[in-house]
Amino acid sequence: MSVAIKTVDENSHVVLVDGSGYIFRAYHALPPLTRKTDGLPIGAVAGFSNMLFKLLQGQNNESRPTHFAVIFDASSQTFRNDIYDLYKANRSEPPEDLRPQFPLVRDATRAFGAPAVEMEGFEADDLIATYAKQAEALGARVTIISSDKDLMQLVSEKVRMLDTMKNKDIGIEQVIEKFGLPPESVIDVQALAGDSVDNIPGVPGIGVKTAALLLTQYGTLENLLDHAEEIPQKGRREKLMANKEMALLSKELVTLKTDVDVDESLDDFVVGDPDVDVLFDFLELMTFRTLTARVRAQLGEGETDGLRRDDDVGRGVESPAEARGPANVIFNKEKYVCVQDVETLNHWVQRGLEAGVVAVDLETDSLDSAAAKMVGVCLAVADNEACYIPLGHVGADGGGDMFGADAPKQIPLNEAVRILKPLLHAKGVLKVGQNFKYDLGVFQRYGLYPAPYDDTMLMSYALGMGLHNHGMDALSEMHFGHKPIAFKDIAGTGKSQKTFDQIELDVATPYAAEDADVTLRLWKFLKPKLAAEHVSTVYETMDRGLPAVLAQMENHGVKVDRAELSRLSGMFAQKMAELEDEAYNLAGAKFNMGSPKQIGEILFDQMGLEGGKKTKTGAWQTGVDVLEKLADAGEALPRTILDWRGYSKLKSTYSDALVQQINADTGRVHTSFSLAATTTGRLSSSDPNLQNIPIRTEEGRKIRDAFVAETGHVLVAADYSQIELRILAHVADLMTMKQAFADGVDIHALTASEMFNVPLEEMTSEIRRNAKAINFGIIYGISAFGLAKNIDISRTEASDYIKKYFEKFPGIKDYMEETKAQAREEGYVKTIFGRKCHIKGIADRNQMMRAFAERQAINAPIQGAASDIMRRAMIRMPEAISSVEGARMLLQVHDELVFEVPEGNAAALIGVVKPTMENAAMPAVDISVPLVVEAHAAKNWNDAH
DNA sequence: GTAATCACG
DNA sequence: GACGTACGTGATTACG
Repeated sequence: MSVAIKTVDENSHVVLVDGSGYIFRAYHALPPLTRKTDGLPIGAVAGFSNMLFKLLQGQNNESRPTHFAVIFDASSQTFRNDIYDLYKANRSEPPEDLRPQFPLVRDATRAFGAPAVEMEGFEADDLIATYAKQAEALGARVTIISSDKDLMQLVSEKVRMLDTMKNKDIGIEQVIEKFGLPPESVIDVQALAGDSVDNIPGVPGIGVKTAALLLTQYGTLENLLDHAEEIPQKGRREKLMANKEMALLSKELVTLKTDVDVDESLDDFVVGDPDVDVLFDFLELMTFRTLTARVRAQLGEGETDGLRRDDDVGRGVESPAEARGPANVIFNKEKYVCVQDVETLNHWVQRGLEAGVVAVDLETDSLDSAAAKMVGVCLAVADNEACYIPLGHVGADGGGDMFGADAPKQIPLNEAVRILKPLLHAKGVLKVGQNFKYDLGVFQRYGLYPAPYDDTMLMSYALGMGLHNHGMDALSEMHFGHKPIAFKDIAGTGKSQKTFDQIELDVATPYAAEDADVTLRLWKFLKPKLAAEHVSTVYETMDRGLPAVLAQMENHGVKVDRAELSRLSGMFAQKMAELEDEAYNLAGAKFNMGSPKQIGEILFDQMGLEGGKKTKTGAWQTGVDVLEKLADAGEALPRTILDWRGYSKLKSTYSDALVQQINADTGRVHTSFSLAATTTGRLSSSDPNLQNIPIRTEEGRKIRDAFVAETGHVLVAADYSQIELRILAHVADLMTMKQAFADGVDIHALTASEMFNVPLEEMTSEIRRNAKAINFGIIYGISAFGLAKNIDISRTEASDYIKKYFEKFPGIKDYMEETKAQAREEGYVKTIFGRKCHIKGIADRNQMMRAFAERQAINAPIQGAASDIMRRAMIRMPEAISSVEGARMLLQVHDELVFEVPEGNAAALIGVVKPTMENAAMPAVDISVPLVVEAHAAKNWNDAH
């Protein structure tokens, strides 16, 4: 240990820790750890001790301190309360599990051999200010460990602040960033702007921005107040003149005392060696294993082996499903075979039939399943035993021969299909694919319907939803440590990227065969895990059957009215042009209406509108809620921009884009559904996304008019009514709500009636609307802030509503707490059908991350169960509608299915679709609330609602 | 490539 | 005494 420096001088580094401030932040930022011996809450103490240790070691990019002290608040009553009795009056009591940690933190400080300093009648900030000034006067360097903005007035060339939790260094520059002025003006800014946290009044209506502006012009607060009557802006002038006293009082409150008659001198803070016995006793008492190990390692005593790292705290639970695969995975690509003659192909088909399990992978010329042509087929029957059967490769273009070099020798496609068919259709041979929906879609168009099949992507999904994605490359690397050849490595990238039919066979074979090889190995690895993790039923009943169903839907596609969409595009373009002219007039300048950046600059910088907020990147926020507020306040431009955006969205995302997505061969639009993309079990749709076609506005619904049925046909839309709320009522056992669903009453009105004591007959739409928002909020894992923002009420009101809801619907609170507890203990939550949704970050050190994870945990079983029901319905649907001539399922939109059927058969279709959907949960789960499906038929999607 | 915005359930 | 917040998606556009 270092030789002690006796007195403070210009070589000293004085570190002053804002102990009280730190405790609160550590408490909120760290997981609620408890002492192993008796369950005493010690999260804040743990965080604090870790920080002390790091600081004394000279980490956080700081040199080791020569002088060190931790400063605490002695009591809540200080001289400031004498000046202003409301000072910090709005401060709430510290949480219950924090209170016992206050004395422990002082113990920790002493255990590390550091002075714990406090003084009756003064805040920690005043003591810090006093010591900092003393040290600065002696030429020493000072670091204040705090993020409290009240301390920023102390920052100087010599004095810096350090926020250890964010590792953020605060110097003069950062102070200017925050207050708009250097440290010496901070107290004046605070005096004007006030502070809701400390309940400093300030001057009402003046915030940090305005305060900085005024002080730039007038220098000091006193000068500003003296010249208040000269201020040109009426509002500011009057506010300042009326609140002079308040401003001066506020200044007094925010000014830190730098001349406290302190008991201990700076020299008492010299860093020395801690008493090892005391320190270890304390660490043991607290059961800090990791920190003990670290301290021991630092002091050179004993081993650290076998002890957990500190970073283990807060890491998600590792699922056994994600354990590494066999360590000795060897890929021998030399053994892959390129099959170019019938005899060899027959041989491989024979091997497949004998093996009983064969991995199948299809190579095509496009990622778009609905447009792709078959280029080759791969089979794998055992590790390293895989072949590639090229079927559609064209001549190599390497020779530059414009007539095309001769295509390589290949089995004619028809011939190959004929030979492969018995294998692909063999009931006794399991076909294994990765993302098999894609392959099935292409196969279907060649008259091939492989069955039975397994899909390794879906197996992985059932095992690890929410933990990672389920693409083959990721799975291979994760489980085998093997990185398959990447497509771009053989095909290049960008404009010059080749399609697979242009790849030479000696390059194509190892790439293609490897995919089948990997797929088969993944199957062997994942299959036993399904049972071990108790998700076999989930996979078998809700995942496995879907690829074939979705492949058919995608292949069939949906008809859109090209002429109608083009007409809409024209109309939208015209509206946009008109709004642009209007906007340029209002703004007095031309600008890019599509640029949020420019909009922000025009509205807030040039026009100087109030109410602007910055995003975390420092740009002005220009989202709907911001612009809507401005528009409500009577501004014309924001409304114009919003209208323009509406048309722009409709045109670029829908009317323009959909026309381009029409398949040239079928004349229809073919989306692609993802089965393993979401964390809850929902599907997603892309290229194009047909799950977000407008419906909420009249203009938007015009897009839906363009989704039409084939001549002589109609579209049938069937959707589950309130499915998520019904599931909530079931899982949380909400008696009132269950009864309401059983009786078929309006559920939002019922909620409103319960909460606001309004009889159903006297219900207004306003009250019902609020209740509806609360119902949704509950499903989303409600927060007072979120609810407040959504229905534009105060946070306090929102909290009251939530409290009321919990009272009126007992069961909700229990459901939430149980769900969160399961997420914490297992790392996942389960739907009533047994699907596991893994929740990342549920034990994160950061309280925001944790809160987010908790909301996810609450929502996932509800959204997930609704998805489960829909999946079950979809799997049964082909069989169910087979009795209705010409009926096709086209689309799924989470709680809605869309069908196309000959006009005369619409009623018959509805007759089978409705019960299939309504009974989809059976027999697995008998939901204690009826599921209700509404179905309508019409010529277009809009009218089918 | 990321961030902002906005369409849906 | 701090800091952002409802859950789940995908497409488009601007901008570095």
